[in-house]
Order: sequence, then C-alpha cells, then structure tokens
Amino acid sequence: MKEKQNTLFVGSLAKGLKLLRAFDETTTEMSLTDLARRTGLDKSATQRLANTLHVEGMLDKDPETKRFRPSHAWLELAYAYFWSDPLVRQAMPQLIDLSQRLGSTVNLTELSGDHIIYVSRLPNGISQFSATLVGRRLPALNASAGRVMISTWPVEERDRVVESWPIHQFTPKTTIDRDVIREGIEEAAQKGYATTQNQMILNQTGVAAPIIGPDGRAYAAVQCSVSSHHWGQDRIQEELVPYILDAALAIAPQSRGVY
Amino acid sequence: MKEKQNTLFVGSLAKGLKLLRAFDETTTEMSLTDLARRTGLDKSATQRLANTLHVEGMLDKDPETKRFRPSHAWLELAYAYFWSDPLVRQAMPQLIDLSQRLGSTVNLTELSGDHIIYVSRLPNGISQFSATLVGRRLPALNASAGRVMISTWPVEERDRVVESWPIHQFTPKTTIDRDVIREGIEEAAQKGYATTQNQMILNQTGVAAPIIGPDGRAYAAVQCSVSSHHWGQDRIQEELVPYILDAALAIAPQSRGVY
DNA sequence: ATAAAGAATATCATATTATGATATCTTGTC
DNA sequence: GACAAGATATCATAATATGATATTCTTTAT
Repeated sequence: MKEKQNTLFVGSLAKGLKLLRAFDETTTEMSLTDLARRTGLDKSATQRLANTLHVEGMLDKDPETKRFRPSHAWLELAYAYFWSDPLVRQAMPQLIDLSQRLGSTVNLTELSGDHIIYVSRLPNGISQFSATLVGRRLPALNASAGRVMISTWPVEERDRVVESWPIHQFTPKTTIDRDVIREGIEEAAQKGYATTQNQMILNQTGVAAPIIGPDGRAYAAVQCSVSSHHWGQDRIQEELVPYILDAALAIAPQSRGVY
Repeated sequence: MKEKQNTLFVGSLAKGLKLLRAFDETTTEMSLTDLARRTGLDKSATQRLANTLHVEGMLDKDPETKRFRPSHAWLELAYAYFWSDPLVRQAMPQLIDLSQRLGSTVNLTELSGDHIIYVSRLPNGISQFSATLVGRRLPALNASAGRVMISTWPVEERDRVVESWPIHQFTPKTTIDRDVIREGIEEAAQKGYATTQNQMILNQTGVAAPIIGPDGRAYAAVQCSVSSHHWGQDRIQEELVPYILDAALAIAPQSRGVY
C-alpha cells in the first residue's frame, strides 16, 4: 500500500488505531460501513480490523444494531496514563483542597503540542458537559491555561507561537486578534497568572497559574473557571488568584527548598 | 504464528494493543526490552510495533532514556468514551449536585464483566490517589456499587455470581466469606441500597444506590465514600442514603413518568 | 406480502507486508 | 578503556494481511 515508509512501521497497527481515533464528540457509534467511510479504509480491511478490535475488547458491538462503540478499555488506558504522569499524583491533593476552598471548578492542564489538554477536572456547580471531561483539547492560545504557560517562555519564542499556533472562535467574543492575545500573554508574564473572559463560554472567566519546571518553563497549569456575574475583578483578585498561585507553587516539583 | 484463529483476525493489531495494555499502576514506563519481556513478544516485533505506536502518537518516547510512556492520546480516547456513554451525560449534573450537597466523594460506576469500573469521580477531602482516578476496576463482589447492582437481579443469578466471581482481599477486614457477601446483597435487595465497611480501605464506609434500567436490572450505580469515624449508622441513614437514592433515580433513563 | 436495496458476514487466491535472525551502532558500567 | 546491555538498522523469506467477490441477513419501499 501507499502507507507510511519503511520496515519499522506496521501498517495494520496504524490502521487499527485509525479506527479507534475515528470516534469523537459527535461520532459516538458507527456501523461497519460508517467506519470504512470515515477512515477511508477499504471495506474488507475495516471488517477485519474492527473485528479484531472487538475480539480484543477495545470495541463494544451492539448485538442488535451491529454498531461499534468505545469500550471500557478506553477508560482503563486513561487509568494507566494517570499513573504514568507524575504530575497527576503530585497535584491531586492540592486540587481537591483548592476545589473545596474555592467552591468552584478547578482544572489541571498540560501542554500537548499547540493545544492544552485537561488532565484532571474537579467540577463544581453547573457546568457545560464538555467542561467536566478529562482528555478535552483546546487551542493553547484560546485558553487562560495555555497563555499562562506560554508567558513563562522567552519573548521570541512567545511571539513565534502567537503568530503560528491555531485559534478557534468558540463564542462571538472569543479573541481572534493575535495582537490582543500577545498582550494578554505579556500581562500574564508580568503578573504571574492569566485571566480570560468569554473565550470558551460567554460570561465565564478563566484564571490560570503556571506550574513551572526546573528550567523555568511551565509545562502545566492550574486553572479555575467562574461565572463573570458572581466574580468581579476585585473578588477574583482577592479570593481566587492567591489560592491558585499557592496551589500551582505547591505542585511544582522543585517547590521544596528553593529560595 | 500460533496466534488467534482465522482470516478475520489481524495479528499485528492485536499485538500492538498488547503493548498498550502492558502499562499499569506499577509499570508506568518501559524500555524496548522491558516491553518485549512483559508482552512475551519477539524483540524485533516489539521494536516495530513500539515504533509504529510512537510515530502514531500513542506512545511518548523519552529522547534521553529511550523509554516509552503512555501519551496524551490515551486521555483523548477516554474523552471519546465519555461522549459515547449516554449515562455519563445523563449523570454528570446530578453527581455534581450530590457532591456539593454531601461534601463527600461521589462516584459513578458501571458493571464491566465481573468487575465494576469507575466512570466518573468527584473526590472531596483527602483521598487515596487511586480512589480519585477514573478507569479503575474493582471486583464487583468487593464493592458496595457492585453488590447493589447484583442485588437487582433474580435470586438464582445472584447466587451464581456470588459463588463464581472473583474476590480480592484489599484490607485485613475485607470480607472474603462468600456467604456473608450473599447476605449483604440480600439486604441490599431489601433496602434498595448497599453499604460496606473496611472493604477497600480501613475505616471507610461505602454507600451505593443502583441505577436501574427499563428491564429492572441495574447496570450502574451511584456510590459515595465516607470516613467511618465521622459517619455513624444514623448519620449515614439520614444524611446520605436519601440523597444518593434520589440521585440514582434521577439519573435512571426511564425516570420521567413511570408511576 | 414481496421485491429491492443496503449492510453484515464469509470465502479465497495472491503478493504485499510483517517477520525474526543477524549485524551494527550507542550508551552506560566497572 | 574494555565490556556488556540495549537500541537501531538490514534483509531474505514466507506467512499474513489483502481486497475482490459471493452469500446471508435486515430494513425499507411498493
């Protein structure tokens, strides 16, 4: 086939993974033909691959409709991930504490290419469904967490990504002007934290503090979402920011004994 | 190869999945040789498969140590799972509400073969790390959630699984006597909810209510964990049970208009 | 009820693709 | 500085995945 390169690459495995990744927010279950269409794979190949995935417990199959769905094994993989990421173990107690203290939604995010990914989420109060789910990815430039991470980098690097990384307009008020975003990042660099408004959801304010590694660069962030109606500038300043900053500091690995 | 059966089965894909599932609580990163040893696969095969997984973004590779780790893609799969499981969307608001009302840890679990699996978790207060992670599996007979689900089944079926399903002794006080477990399930059948003590963690009480489907059988449960020190029988009875039962009822799909 | 269309499942000959033995290069250890 | 353990690369071989086709099952329309 016209697949990838050389002998170190197993095409069948790659195709199988393609089937798994074909499922997303809107595509939650698929028939054989759906799968074939969506992945662009040949009908027979899809049949064999999907069957293998099913036998191996990676895809559930409705005996009635014969349609395939993600299986519990997908959650087990996430479970293994959590153990493999030292940050999660490190952060969890702090996040729980913060969540209780603030009474609002608290998130832990990491950088994943030019996106952020939610690694841990503690929802509080009514939230949009997608805002409660681990594994969600968002363009880094759109999110307070992404901006505050970038703000810890050298200026040239910051400017480069502000120009090149993707942006998505989620609400009518989402900032799409890259200059404005750059200013936001610069402000974050000054203050040590970032705030955003109406970026993902209208009337929602995001506040994020960086988790900084030994090299001075942030690779993760603690983030908090609150309603703009109940949380004005002052209240955020006094009741939110200090605690989030503390938590982020406490999570950072080299936090003990660096003065 | 001596692999599985027929022409509807793609061996290379199955082997690739084997690599993914080789990671768990204790095995969080592996070298090529580790992987080969652990999966029992040939050295060259492991090399090719792992490389493919890496190229496809399913395994991160430390450029220094050359060791492989689960990638963020594992969380993305979980994200897709959450969308595919209608129960999660249905339950989330209720769970958040319950978590805030009770101020204690709330879980949503489903049955997965003879185990339960945590599908959603809202930790409150100090928790054991593993007790905060989605995707964790536990033998159904050990857990309050498992027992209460089983309690909704016909008696013969109940008795059958009580005899045959696996049990694991987590604490010195974990119930390993199957007769005692059967009694616990019968009690749950009477009361409509289940409680356990010291099963997973010492001095911890679990309370679970079944989420019952149209056929009268539970396929999921709302579960709550509290400290035995702060929560005596009476307090649980009055301040916990009614709310958990309410939540479970509200989550059940056919909850509207069945009287 | 019956026909027709669409989808799932099964079969099979072919060569493309995965295989695993071996050889080379790299890294860490004593 | 020599050795060992591990990672990476190469290659001839056949076993495995391929995809065209045929059959069975399910749904929709007439």
